[in-house]
Amino acid sequence: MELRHLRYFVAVAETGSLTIAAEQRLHTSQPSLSRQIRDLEDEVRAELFSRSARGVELTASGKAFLDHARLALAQVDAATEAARRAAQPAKQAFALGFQTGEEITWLPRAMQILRDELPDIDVTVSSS
Amino acid sequence: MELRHLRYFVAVAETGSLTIAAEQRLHTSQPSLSRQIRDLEDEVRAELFSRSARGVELTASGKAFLDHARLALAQVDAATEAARRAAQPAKQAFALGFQTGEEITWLPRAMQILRDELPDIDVTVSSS
DNA sequence: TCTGGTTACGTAGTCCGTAAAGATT
DNA sequence: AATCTTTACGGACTACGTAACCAGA
Repeated sequence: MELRHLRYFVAVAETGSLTIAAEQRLHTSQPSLSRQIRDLEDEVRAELFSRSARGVELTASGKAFLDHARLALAQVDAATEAARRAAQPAKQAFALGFQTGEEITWLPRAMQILRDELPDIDVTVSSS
Repeated sequence: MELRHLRYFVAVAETGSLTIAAEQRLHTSQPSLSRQIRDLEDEVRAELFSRSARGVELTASGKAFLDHARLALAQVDAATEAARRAAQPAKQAFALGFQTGEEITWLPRAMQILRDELPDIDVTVSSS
């Protein structure tokens, strides 16, 4: 499993369509995306989407995976930001929390805003 | 950036040596590992290690990156576990916390133990 | 001079895009 | 019949391994 799989998965989950996610968000071909999602499901050993002629829909496993996948991607961004900021000694740390099960689409954006507004603070993620 | 970069980085950070990490932990060649670490540093735009004739040592940026990288990898594991467990409805959720700056080498192992002992509980990570 | 990291280069694995097929409404 | 996903296949990118080179103690 690579971060590419997580990025692809989140895009498909948010659009509900392989075609739309591939063309409008990932700028890749739809068959390639289909294969990557299948590979991810094989590795996780769980069906993450249920397919239909109208698109794809998250399964219970997919919903569970989505929350963690978003957190993982946010954590990677946090890693990069923290490393870049470490040159200038950070003054304070700040943790952004959320409740499992809630919609956390806003989380990456919230982290971005906080970092822009408070460049000296080390903003990280916290699940509970 | 891909998860491979994070896995490689953590292995090098923990062994303090490209050679040992490559041969004993990653089972890859040392030059290939050197290149991947360099690529990671290029993408993060920060020096993560200081090289010497005795091995490599984490810089301040590297230390900051390490905590977040471990968290991200743990979160990916949590994603897989949560997806697999979602077939059987989870009963309770449990968050494992830590303090930034402390050593969190134990965290992945602690999560594994808790999951083995409490298979019905959804164990996640929490930084603060 | 020995240990450890870097550079060079050819190979192989795999990700991607195009084309065709399958399935469901 | 139209829409969306899957399968098939050829090309291109890149990660890997081997070999040679470089630097510090």
